[in-house]
Amino acid sequence: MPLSLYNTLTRQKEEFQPLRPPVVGLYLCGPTVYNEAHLGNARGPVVFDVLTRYLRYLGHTVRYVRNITDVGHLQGDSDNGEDPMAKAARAQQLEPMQVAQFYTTRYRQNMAALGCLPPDIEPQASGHITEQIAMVEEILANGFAYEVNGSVYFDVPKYNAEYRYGQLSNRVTEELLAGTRDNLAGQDEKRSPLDFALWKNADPTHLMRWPSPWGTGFPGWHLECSAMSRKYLGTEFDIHGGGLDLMFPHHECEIAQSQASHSHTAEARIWMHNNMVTVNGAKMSKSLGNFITLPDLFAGNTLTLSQAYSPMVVRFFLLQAHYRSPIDLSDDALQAARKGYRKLMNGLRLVDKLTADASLAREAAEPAQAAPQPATTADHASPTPPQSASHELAKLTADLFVGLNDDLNTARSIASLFNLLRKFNTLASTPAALADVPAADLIQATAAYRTVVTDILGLQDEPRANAEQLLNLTLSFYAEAKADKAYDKVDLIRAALKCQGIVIKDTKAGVEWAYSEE
RNA sequence: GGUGACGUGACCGAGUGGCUAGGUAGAGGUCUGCAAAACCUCCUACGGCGGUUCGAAUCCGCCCGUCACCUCCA
Repeated sequence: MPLSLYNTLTRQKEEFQPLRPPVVGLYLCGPTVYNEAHLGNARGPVVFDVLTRYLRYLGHTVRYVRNITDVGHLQGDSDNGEDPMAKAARAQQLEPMQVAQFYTTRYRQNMAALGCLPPDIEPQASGHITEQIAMVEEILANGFAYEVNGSVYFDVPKYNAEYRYGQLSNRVTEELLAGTRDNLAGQDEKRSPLDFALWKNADPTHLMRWPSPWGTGFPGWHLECSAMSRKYLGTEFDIHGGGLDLMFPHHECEIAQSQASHSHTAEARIWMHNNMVTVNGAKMSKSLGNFITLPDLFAGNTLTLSQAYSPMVVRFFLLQAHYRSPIDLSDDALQAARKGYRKLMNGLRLVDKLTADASLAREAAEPAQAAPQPATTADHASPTPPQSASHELAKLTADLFVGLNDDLNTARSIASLFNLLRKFNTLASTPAALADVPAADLIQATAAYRTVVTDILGLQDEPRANAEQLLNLTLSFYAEAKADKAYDKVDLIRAALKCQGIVIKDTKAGVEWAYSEE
């Protein structure tokens, strides 16, 4: 069964076919770096990290682009709204780029902690002013934009007459007009309230500004993604991702810009939108103030949660729901996620053991069994013919990918992992049943488990044991053995620790340890 | 007001008209020096009212409730 993905543009699941095999272009709207990322901000990156990992597993060469928005944009098209980056910079007496750099670094750390592979290209909006200006010029040349007082606006009604504005979010311009507020400042420059800024004239107090053909200013909010995705992925690429809240107006405007420029495409073939993280049913957001930053979540600095939750637990929590469903945050849900996560991790160790045992068994069996056993066909006498266990394993293994292929349903895939793990546990505790499973089949199943857990879902073991304490425990056994003159044990412990690069030192004060200097 | 989602057992959360989702919690059991893990069994739910169908959590209608977007937002 091939991979199918839900395309917001067509409102249906579509079988995934790369535009230019084997390369797959993937663009994800990245963060605006003026504050700490919260849990809601993490969902998209985690989801699209899994998508990237899975596409690579399937053999595609993914070029994953995730931008950094470090250009100050006004809030909305209003002049009284303040550029958040400039605001943060003023408040902290910093150069705006210092603020951007600081939070960019933090963002990367948080994403790495969550097990997200770094994007292949992480373009910064501030580094692509030239490309953005060029795109504005194209749109102007094509007649879909106009200049007023050093600002350039996208002419939505004109564009709508030729293309269709609202094709992604299923909106109609007349209805949008009916719902438009007309009391916003700066609206007088626009011919239509629906028009949006491609380039904004900057007053001298604005901290982030660049020269342009229309005077000093800064690019419109939607422009960078259109310009940078085109630069690195081409005029039409495979997948564009982002949060559901970006569908309108951000992605809608991106499409309009790309259509109206020299691209003349909807930018991406497939538009994918992840749903929101909610708290008590309400969306986690900056404006509502109900957000929990990732560092606070990892450290347990929250009022609503009873304790800290590690990055991998959080990742598992996010993947336990399908990406298009909202996921509600609660202490109970995180507790449950943590136990489930640890169960999967224990499974990883069991899988290693089973694999090792099976490999030994296969080596032992191979010389003896030169001729393979003939397959018993529909054996009526035996209720559990030998190949039934293999067959069951094969089905459970195939199930892992059924969920992933169905619009990246990680929830289903995780359920399948638990089913497979139960089988492993049963086999591990029932030697007779284990003996019935051909080693090759078992190895295949364990490899699939490991691959899905670590390579595709990106879940890594987080060691919780304290190495120093474990070492001290070992040293106490050492001291005990030494007191008992049980020198065979003493030598054993010494040798084992030496393998770890640690030497035991018997001093007058007691037993101590040091790193081996060899 | 417009657009689009969603309401599943104690909690979280999948569900392609008929076939056990899964995790967590709870109860009982197996195993066990203790404990844990694991395994087995149980608790078998789909907002309400109608309709279509041999059969609906799944399709249709109405109602109730919740949410998101329409303003920066993942």
